[in-house]
Amino acid sequence: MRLATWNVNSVRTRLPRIIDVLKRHDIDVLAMQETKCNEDQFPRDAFTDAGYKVAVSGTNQWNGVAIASRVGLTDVHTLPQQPGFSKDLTAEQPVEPRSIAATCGGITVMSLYVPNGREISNIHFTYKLRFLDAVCNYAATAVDNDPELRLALVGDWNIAPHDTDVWDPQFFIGHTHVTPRERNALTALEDEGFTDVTHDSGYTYWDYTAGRFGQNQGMRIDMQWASPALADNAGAVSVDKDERAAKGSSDHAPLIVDYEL
DNA sequence: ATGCCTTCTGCAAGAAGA
Repeated sequence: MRLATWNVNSVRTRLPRIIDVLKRHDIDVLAMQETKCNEDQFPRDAFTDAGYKVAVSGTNQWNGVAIASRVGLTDVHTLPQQPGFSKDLTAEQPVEPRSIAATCGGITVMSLYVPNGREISNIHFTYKLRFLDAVCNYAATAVDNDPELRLALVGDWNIAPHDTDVWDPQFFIGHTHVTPRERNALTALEDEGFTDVTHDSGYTYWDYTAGRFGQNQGMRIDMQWASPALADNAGAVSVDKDERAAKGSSDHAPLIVDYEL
């Protein structure tokens, strides 16, 4: 089964490109992040016409996640115990649309858009760490209940696991995405037996500004993490850099993995 | 060392991204 994850940076703006990527790469399941629309605005028909079922979570112009599958889509759910967030600590803390999961072709796929964190001193950063805790708890509980579960946690993690995953480690000193606390959250997933099957993918994101893509100044922040029962089935991994190079692209590239089931 | 881009909302410029 061919599973791709892609922060599309607006599903409506990117729609023709997304449908083209599905066809060009013969993708079975696509996990999307930053769809940037509510559920009524989501262009379901275009996916249906292309032969895919969709599961969608979105509330407004921010965040938003979805899964498109042509190999079945059942047991749709979101991340349990997902923390909420508001800039105003005294206000209600709404749970944002940053997770959606479904069983597709024998794999439970969860599409994740991990909070950015903004700055280390910002409360968004502690929100990010709490969100990652919830992901780890979900992963641990899921494989504890069923060690044979094929679970793929995929998406935009907003963490570069190693210094080799950013174009210039010096540039990021004092910033989010590279701190030990963020990286430890991924180590905790490893401790639960999960594997980053995309660890050798190369960069998946290049900032729109400063001509970063042309200079290959990117980051590896999109990943596919596989449960113990799934990791050995992971095969070829690729990043569609041509898609990132195209006019009108997202700032993230599709990250594609073949699983032999 | 952000706002050099890009998106959204909504009509101007601010929020957000990493």
